[in-house]
Amino acid sequence: MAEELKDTLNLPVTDFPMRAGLAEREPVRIAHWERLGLYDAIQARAAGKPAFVLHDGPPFTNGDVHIGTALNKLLKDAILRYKSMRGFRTPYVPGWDCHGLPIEHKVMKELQAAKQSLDALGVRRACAQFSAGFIEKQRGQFKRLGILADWKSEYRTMDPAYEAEILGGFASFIEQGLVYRSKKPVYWSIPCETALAEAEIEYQDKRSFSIWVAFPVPAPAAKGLAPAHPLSVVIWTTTPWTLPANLAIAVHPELEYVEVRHGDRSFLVAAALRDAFVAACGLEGAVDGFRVTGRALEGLVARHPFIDRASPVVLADYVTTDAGTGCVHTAPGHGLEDFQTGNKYGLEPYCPVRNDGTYADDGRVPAALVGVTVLETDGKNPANLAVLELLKGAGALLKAQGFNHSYPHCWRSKTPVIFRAMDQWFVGLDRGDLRQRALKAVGDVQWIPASGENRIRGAVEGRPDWCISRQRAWGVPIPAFTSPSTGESYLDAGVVRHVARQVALHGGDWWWASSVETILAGAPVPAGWPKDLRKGTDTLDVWIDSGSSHLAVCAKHKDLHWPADLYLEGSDQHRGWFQSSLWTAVAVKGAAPYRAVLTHGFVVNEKRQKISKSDGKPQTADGYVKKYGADIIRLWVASENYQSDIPLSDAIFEHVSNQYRGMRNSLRYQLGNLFDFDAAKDAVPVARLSAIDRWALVETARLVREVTDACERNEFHRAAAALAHFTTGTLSSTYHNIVKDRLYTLAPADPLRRSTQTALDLILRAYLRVIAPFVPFTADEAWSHLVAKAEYTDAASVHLQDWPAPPADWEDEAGLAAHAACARVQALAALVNVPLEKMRQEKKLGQSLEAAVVVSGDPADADFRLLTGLGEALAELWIVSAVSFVPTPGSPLACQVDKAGGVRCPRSWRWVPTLVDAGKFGMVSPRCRTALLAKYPQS
RNA sequence: GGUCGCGUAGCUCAGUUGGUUAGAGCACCGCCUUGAUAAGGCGGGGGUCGAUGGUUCAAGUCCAUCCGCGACCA
Repeated sequence: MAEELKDTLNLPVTDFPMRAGLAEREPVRIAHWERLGLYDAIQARAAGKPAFVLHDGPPFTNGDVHIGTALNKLLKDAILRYKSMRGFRTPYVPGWDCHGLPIEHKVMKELQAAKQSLDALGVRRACAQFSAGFIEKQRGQFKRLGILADWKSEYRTMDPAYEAEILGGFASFIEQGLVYRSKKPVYWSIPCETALAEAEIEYQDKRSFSIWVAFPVPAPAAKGLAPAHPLSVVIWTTTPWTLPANLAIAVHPELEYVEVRHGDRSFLVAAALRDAFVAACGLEGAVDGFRVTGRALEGLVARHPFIDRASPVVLADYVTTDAGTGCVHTAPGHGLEDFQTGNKYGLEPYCPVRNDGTYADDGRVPAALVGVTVLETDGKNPANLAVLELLKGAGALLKAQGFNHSYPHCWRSKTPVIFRAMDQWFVGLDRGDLRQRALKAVGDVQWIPASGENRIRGAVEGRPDWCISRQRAWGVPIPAFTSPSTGESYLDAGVVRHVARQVALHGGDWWWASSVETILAGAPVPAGWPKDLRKGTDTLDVWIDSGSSHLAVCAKHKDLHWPADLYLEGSDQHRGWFQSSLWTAVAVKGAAPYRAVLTHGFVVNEKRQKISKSDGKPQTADGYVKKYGADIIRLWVASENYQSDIPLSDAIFEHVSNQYRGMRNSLRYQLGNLFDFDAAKDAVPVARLSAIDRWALVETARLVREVTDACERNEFHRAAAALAHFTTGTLSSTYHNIVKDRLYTLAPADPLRRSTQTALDLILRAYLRVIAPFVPFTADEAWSHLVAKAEYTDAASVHLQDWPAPPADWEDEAGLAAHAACARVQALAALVNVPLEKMRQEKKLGQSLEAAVVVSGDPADADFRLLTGLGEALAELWIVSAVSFVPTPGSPLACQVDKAGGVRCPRSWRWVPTLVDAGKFGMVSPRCRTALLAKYPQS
């Protein structure tokens, strides 16, 4: 009997499964999209529309897709899907960064392990293969995340055409006189045997020696100084190994220096640091002697403590009294400031350290040091120890102690880098007003968040000349030549352009494979070049590679335009790609390559620490996809405020999964309750919808506005929060809960039921479109069930829909009035729910339908009038069986909750005064009998 | 050390131009439901809004200092 009555209800019907099974089912939908050509269909739909060009920063092709890289690509994908639905053409050409040290490093290791050794060309081919392998892997992993892109047009920095563009840009640099060759200190990685770019440096804490060293002054009288004892200038340094390259001592011209007498020696230090010096070196009982300003010391000649060489005193403004002695050990071959000071005083950038980090036998380095390495291993630095021995032997070491500081390290080998002068190619950033033009271009760009402008500005202002040569094989060749007889270097824009044309045809390997004669055949060789040329072996800094992408991609691809509308990368790229792209764009095109730049923070773990790519435990996107599915990761990306750190942990994914389940369940409810609804035949005009349905439409309109607003501001976490609130609060616990009774128990075509179905249909169509950019798999699946009652359909995709724009009549006067009334009733529901819950705890009743409510209040009270005005409809909104009203002038609004009287209808479960006979269905409530008669006219 | 950002319930976050007893979701506890059911509903506990001063009739919200965390830079 009961079962029979249950069968007379209009229970939801849908094949849309409650369990998502994302990890297993998403790949099937990807295949479905590929079969449909979804990316092309989206582009075709927007043909003729204005383009929104998001230019993809190329990920490095040396491993699986990291969760941070996934986050970046997913943000891009969500933005593009949104923009596309908003009516923009959204061509998206993804790219790959192929060249560079990390790949060469790995390949060399593999070759070593296989006991193979290859020439440069062989190494290059192995690297190309390595890179290509990871492009395949990463592309698959990106597709698995649901990234839509023009994969067949993807760019690779190792493609011949791309390499030719790099060289074309480089030729333009040369033409403008920006490129020069100089011996200059650069960051040098000893294990990698190459110069490093700033972006390849990371700072780590390191324990070094800090030492005080006396440089004897044989003839102080020459500068009018009259020390009490033999005089020494005292320097302080944390890099003892650079002492063999000491050529001078710098003092500040404005600082005061003082003679410190102790025992039978006199020391010269800055007066401000005198006490610190005495304390550090344990010179108890020291007495001060003469005082002198730094300027007067210029030209005073000190002697190197263990090499027979003068070390003159020079002046420099950067000398401070923060630490040390105010007398700065100066080695022009080992520091940028030292180098600049050396330039001023005609000192050579002397660097006795070879590529492998060992001291050279150049006739000047003491025999005890030749061949000793300056590379620190396990905290032991052989060169430092050897230098300390020499200093002790010379009686020059006043004090040595440990010193903790943050020190630059090579990002690959994790070893401390050294500053080392060597011949390199540079881009002169102050030549041709380049820096000023770059700064001006920065001002023309919209930086999101605005603080990004300061970061790039700081980077551009402070950046020293760009060292662009690398002593590596895996990169774009620098088409320079040297004359073995003179050592002179030759670089010419015309020749570079010629090489670029050949590289476009044959690839970069052509440079390595060809003889100088072949290379120069047909090239416009400048008249002054000698005959005995040898080709250079350096390659270009990879930041030139990726920094040329706007030239090779945006300016070339027919669907795109230059400048790009948006660059979107992690905030570390202010120093990296945003900057390198800016320099190349300003130099070649005279303007910034982007109209706007959006940055995001880094993925951090539960302890708020950065999850780094080069850390031991790789956090691959694939690992999370397999565990949770792409839509969960995408929902996580959308939920987090990416402008600061983005926390990630299993607990957070659990949370996101819960939210997703709620979303999915609401979709299932709506789809299930639309099983017998055909909008064309059954829809009720908005003006005639019931109050609660109008309330829901107003809520939906507000949701759409909120999400749209958040998306326009790129604040997706606000959109996600609004969606979550709407899903659980507006839909599940309120609307769906209230409307269940009418959907299930009324006759199928009852106007009230059709009213709610109309609203559900409208809400679902809007809801699915606003979630589509964030959970494209689920939105597409539900859309298919909605429009085709099938898991897949070739006819339609939510991703080919316009962004929703709720019609004005949803929020007309009547709609807003209904909304206000329902909202107030919801706010007052606690008056019923609290006593009702108390009775429930006392086991006096179970479901709220077992309750009857008596509302009392002052007839003049606005709330009381609102509730009485609703009459019978109030029972539905509060989900109780009956509501009655007792006007009590002067009393506040109150609700008396009692167990409902009468009998329970076995069909609707509502309590009514009496049941009526419904023939073969037995005794039911009058309303149920009406429904049954309508649904089964025969009986 | 410098610059910037952050610090609100166990977790993720809202808190508009300073203004009623600081909110939401999830998690937790209790109850209900078993006709959204590997679902749903109701109720509840839980926060001295990083700390300390200050401005104000009134401060999570403004100012100062400090502490902690992070990023970038040196």
